[in-house]
Amino acid sequence: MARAATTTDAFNAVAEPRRRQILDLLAGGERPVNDLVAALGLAQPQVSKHLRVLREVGLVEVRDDGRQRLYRLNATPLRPIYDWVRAYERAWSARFDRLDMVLEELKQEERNDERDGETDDR
Amino acid sequence: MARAATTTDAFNAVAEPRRRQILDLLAGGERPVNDLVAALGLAQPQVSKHLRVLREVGLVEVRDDGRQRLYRLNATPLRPIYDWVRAYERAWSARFDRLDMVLEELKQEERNDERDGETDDR
DNA sequence: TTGACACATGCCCATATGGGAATACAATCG
DNA sequence: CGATTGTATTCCCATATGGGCATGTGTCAA
Repeated sequence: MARAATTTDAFNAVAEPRRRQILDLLAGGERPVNDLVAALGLAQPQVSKHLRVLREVGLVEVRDDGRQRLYRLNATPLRPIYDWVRAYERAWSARFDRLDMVLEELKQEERNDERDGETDDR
Repeated sequence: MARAATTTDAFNAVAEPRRRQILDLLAGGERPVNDLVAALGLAQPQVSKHLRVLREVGLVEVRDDGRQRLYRLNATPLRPIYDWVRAYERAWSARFDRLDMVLEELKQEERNDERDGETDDR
């Protein structure tokens, strides 16, 4: 199997920076494609393609207006992402854990130094 | 250009469900690879590969313990994701917007019905 | 009708994925 | 030492990406 399609879910769709930018722009309100093209400095076809992906995961919705197509944001599919990351909020703000980790690392380094001289992973 | 590497940033790394699972498991504490292999029901090499990606974006850290390698979570790189999605929190909880959208859609459908009979996009 | 404008799609290509399978490496055991 | 256990790396492959570019489609104007 290859990598999951970008249209699989919001996680995949939003992994692409340009698509995040598009959503950010749409957060300001409904916009026609050309507006986005101008704002993104991307070629029109690519923008349309990104919009397609976003549409397929439900992150944007379209509305016809004359010869324009007005895209609007629908943030709902972002919820799973939010819910998932939010659970980690404590983890990165927890400096206590950090302390434990530092202590363990020191202990580990000592042990390595006893055996050999410097391992330097990564 | 092809799709951005999974190791580009946390957004890309975390787009893969298995990697999210791994992080979820590590949230419970440090674990050796085989533990994860068992928990995930995946082959060991694939787990190691996923761990590599996570390591490269800084989401996990390793520590040698005898012949095992203990992986631990480092949630910090998740922050950008959190910060980005959080901005949309209001968007999906805002039912007012919904109302506007529904109204506009109705208006639009009427207009379409006048012109032709049913377009049914998507 | 023709033409211009706003978008969407199709095609080509380099790239990297994630899984499977085999193998390399490291540390410990006997 | 050789054997075994715990992980990492390599190779193979089907798949889909995202950008560039050309073209199709729909709408409005003259």
